[in-house]
Amino acid sequence: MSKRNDIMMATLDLIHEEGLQSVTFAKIFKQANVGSGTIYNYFANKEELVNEVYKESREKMGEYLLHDYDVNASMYERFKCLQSNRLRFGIHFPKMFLFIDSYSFSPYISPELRNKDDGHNSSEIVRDLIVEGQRQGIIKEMDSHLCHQLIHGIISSILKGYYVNKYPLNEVQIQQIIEASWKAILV
Amino acid sequence: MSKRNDIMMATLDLIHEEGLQSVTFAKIFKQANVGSGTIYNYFANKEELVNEVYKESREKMGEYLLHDYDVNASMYERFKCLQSNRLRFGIHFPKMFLFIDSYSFSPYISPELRNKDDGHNSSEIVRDLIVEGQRQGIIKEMDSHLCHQLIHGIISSILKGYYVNKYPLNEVQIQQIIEASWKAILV
Amino acid sequence: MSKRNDIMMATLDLIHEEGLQSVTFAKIFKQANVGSGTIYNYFANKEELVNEVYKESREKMGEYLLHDYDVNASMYERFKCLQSNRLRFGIHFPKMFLFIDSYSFSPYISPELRNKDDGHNSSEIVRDLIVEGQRQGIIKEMDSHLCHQLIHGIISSILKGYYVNKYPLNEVQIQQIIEASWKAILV
Amino acid sequence: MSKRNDIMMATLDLIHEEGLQSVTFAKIFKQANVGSGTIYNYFANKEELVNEVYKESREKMGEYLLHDYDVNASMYERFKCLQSNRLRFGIHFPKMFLFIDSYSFSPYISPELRNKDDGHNSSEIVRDLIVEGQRQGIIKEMDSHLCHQLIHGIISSILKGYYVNKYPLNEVQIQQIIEASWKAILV
DNA sequence: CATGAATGAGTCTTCATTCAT
DNA sequence: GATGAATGAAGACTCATTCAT
Repeated sequence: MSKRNDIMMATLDLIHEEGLQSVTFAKIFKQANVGSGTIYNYFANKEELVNEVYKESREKMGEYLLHDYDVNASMYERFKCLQSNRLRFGIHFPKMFLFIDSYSFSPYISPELRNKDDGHNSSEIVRDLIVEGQRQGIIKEMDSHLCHQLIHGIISSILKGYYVNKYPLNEVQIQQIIEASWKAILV
Repeated sequence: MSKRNDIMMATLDLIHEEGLQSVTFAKIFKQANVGSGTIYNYFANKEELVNEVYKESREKMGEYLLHDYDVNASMYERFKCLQSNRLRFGIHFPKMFLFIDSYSFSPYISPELRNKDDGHNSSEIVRDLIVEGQRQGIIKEMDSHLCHQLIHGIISSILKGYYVNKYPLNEVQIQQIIEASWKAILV
Repeated sequence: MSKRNDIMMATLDLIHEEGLQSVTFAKIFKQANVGSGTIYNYFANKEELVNEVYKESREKMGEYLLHDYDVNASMYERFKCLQSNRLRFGIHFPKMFLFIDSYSFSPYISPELRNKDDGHNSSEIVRDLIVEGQRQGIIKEMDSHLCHQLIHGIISSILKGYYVNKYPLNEVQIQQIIEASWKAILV
Repeated sequence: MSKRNDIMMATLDLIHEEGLQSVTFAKIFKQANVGSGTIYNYFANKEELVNEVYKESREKMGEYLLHDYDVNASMYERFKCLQSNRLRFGIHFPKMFLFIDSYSFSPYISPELRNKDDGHNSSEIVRDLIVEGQRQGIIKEMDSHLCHQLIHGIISSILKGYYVNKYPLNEVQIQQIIEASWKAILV
C-alpha cells in the first residue's frame, strides 16, 4: 500500500512541478523510488494512474469542503463554511487544487470521473444550499449549476493569484473574499 | 499563406479535441492535408507553431474584447461591455478561449509571449477601468491585477461549465453573470 | 555487457563497410540483433556510442604498439618495434585502424578524446624515442611532432594501399617499409 | 556552365569547412546562390555531384604533377619535380588535396573513380620512374605501387602537419622533404 | 511482490528530390 | 534553364510497457 501511495504522491508532485504533459514514467519511478515495473502491480497504465490521482484529490477536497458543516446553521453561515473550506483547501493543498482545476476539463480526465460524485455529496450540498436560498428569496434566481460554478470560479481566481504571490491570504482577506462572493449572488 | 493557415487551424482543432499533450505532427498533417515536411517551411518546430497559434488567438481575443467599447460611456457600461465581450468571445470561439485559458501558464508557451501586449491594449484598458473605479469610490480597494483576475476568473469558470453542457448561456444568463461579477467588486 | 559489446562491434563493422556518415541506428540494431531502444541503456546518443568505439579502438592500438617493446634495446630496434607493431596492428585490425585514421580529425570525435592519452603512453614513447635519437645525432633535427607524424603517415599510407589490394604486405614488404621510414628520418 | 561551377566550388568549400558528412544540399544552394532545383540540371544526385568534384580535383592534381616535367632529365631531377609538384599542389590547393586524401578510400567515392586514370597518366609516370630507377639499381627493389604509395604518404603527412600550422613550408623545408623521401627509397 | 533490462511503436525533425510555374 | 514550395522516406531519439529473474 505504501508503494502505491509513493507512486501517486510522486505523480502529483511532478504534475505540479512540470505539468502533466512532461511527466514521464521514468521521472515518476525515480521520484517514487520504485522499480519501473512496480507501477503495473497497481495501475493498468498511465492514464489510469493519473485518473486515480485525480479521483483521490477530488475525494479529499470533497471531504474537506464539509469540515464543520452544520446543516442546521443559517444560510449565510453554511455558505461561509463551504467557501471558506474551499479556500482553505486550496491554501493547504495547492498541488491537489491546481491539478483538479487545471485538468477537470482536459480531455485526459475521463468525463465520467469529472462528473462523478466525490463520495461526500459536497457538490450536491452546495447546490442544495443555492436552491434553498433561492426559494427563500435570498439568492438570485439562476441555474443552480451556473451559480455553483460562479462562486467556485471566484475562489479559483483568488487562489491562482495567491499561488503566484500576488498577495497574502490571511483571515482578513479570506473574510473579504467570502463576503464578495456572497454579495455576487445575492438578489 | 493557405497552407500556413491550414496547419494553424488544424493545430487549434486538435488541441481542442485532444489536448496539447496528445497533439502530434502526424495528426496535424493528416488534419491539414499537407506533407509532413511542409510545416517546416512555415514554422521552425512544434513549439513555434503552437506559440504562433497562441499569439494569433490572443490577438483575436484582444481585438474582440474592445468591440463597441466607448471610452465615454459610464463606468458600468464599460465594465459590462468588456465582460460581455469576453463571455461572447468564449461562446463564439471556444477553441481559442480554452487554448488561451489552459496553456497561458504552460511551460510550452514562452513567457514573453504570455505577457506580451496583444496589440490592442485590452488588458491595460481593463485595469485602467478598475483603477478609475477605485478612485471614484465605486470599486472596492484591491490590487488591480487581483481584481482583473477575479472578474476574468468568473468568466472563465462560467465558460468551462458551459462548454461541458452544465447549463445554457443565453442573454438572460449573460446578464446575470455580468451583474454578479459587478456586484462582487463593488464597495 | 554482451549487448553493449554487440552494439559496439556492429558499429565498427558498419563504419568500416559504409563509412561513418551512412551508419544509421537502424543498421546497427539489425546488425547487433538488439531492439532499437536498447542502445540507450548503454549510450546516451549516437555521438557517445561512436566516441566510445573510438576510445576502445585507441586503447587497443595503444596497447598493441608496445608489444615486446624493450626500453633497453638499441635505438633502431626500438624504432623497428614501434613501426612494425603499428603496421601489424593495421594489418590485423583494419577496421579499427581505418576508423582511427579516418575520423580522428572529424568533428564527430570530441577533441578531448582525440588528444587523450590512450592509457599506454605510446605516443609519448614514440616522441621520446625521436628526441633521444636527435640528441644522439642519429635522427635529423625537426619538430618531434612532425617527425612522429611523418613516420606514422608512411604507415597509414602503406596500409591504405594494402587495404585496397594494391600490393601484398608480407614480412619482406614490412621490413622494406620499416627500413625506408628509418632512412627517411636519419641525418 | 557558370552555375555548374558555382555548385561544385561551393561543394568543395563546404566539404573542407564541415566535412562531407555534414554537407547538405540546403547549404550548397545557399553558398552557391542557386535555387534548390538547379542542381538537377547538372547532376543526377548528391553522390554524382561529389564524385564529379572528386574527379575534377583528381584531374587538376594530375595535370599539376606534370608541370615542367622533362622526360629527358636525370632520374633525381624527375623525382624531385614530381615530389615538388605534389607538395606545391597541396600548398596551393589545400581543399582539393585534403578532399582527395580524405575520401579516396571512403566508400562514398566509387572504386572505379578512385582507380581511374586522371587523364594525364601521372600515376603511371611516377611508377615508370620507379621501375626505371630500380632497373638502374638506384631505387630499392620493391613493389612499384608500394613505393609510389610510400613517397606519396610522406608528402601527405607533411602537408597535413602544415595545414594545422605545425611548421612553415618554405623552399628550405621543401628541399629537405624531397631529399628525405629520396633517401627513403634509395638502395 | 518488486525489479530493471529489453523492447519497438511512435515522436519530432531533416533533407534529397520533384514539379508546377 | 532556373526556381523554391511541397513532399515523404528515413533519421535519431523517447517512453510506456513487458517479462524473466
